[in-house]
Amino acid sequence: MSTRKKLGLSFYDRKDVVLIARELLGKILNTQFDDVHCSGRIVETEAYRGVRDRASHAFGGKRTTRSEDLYGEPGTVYVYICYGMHHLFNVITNKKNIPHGVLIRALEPMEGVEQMLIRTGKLSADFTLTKGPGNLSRALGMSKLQTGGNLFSKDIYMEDDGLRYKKDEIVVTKRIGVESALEDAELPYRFIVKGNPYVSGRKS
DNA sequence: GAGTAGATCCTCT
DNA sequence: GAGGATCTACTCA
Repeated sequence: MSTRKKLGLSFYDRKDVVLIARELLGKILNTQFDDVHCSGRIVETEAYRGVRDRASHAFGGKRTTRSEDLYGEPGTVYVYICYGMHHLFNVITNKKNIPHGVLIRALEPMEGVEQMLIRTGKLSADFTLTKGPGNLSRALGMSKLQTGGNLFSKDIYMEDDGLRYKKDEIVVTKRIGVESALEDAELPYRFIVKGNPYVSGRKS
């Protein structure tokens, strides 16, 4: 096993949210709820570029109860419920009051798979366990309770074990499920690890 | 395999 | 009162 190092404030406290989304590929997301440790390597992300991005909850500087955490300190955890049943997990970047965020869409399970199976009610581990933002959050135990927290706590944190994907191992596409964002739906803000079976939006 | 509808509830208008 | 950064199952072929 190679050395795993927690990502600190300086990783999130940068201006280019698109770059951060790209760099999050290969990082390890850890959660520790109920004394059970779960982790997985991130293989799919999307950048949401704040006030200039129609797909963002903060487009045009809109500030509401729900999106308030988007304006938080870098490293803040933003979880919200979509379609009434899915929790979506985001990481806040850039300075406070600049609502940039990265949606974590898929990861490859590493530790705590047993617990993920219990949480999702699945009988065996397959590629759907952490494929897609809804499934991922359920498997790791993310819920609205986590929103407003940060990635420097013992409950949720990111690690870097030194893995770097090469340029030709990363595919950039437009984002998923944001057709209502008009022209911004075409922006190339989605990053995926080429050929990884946990990446969402493809047949099994 | 591809396409579509239904589930389900919180937030904003 | 409408709609959403989704997922699954079911239909049809």
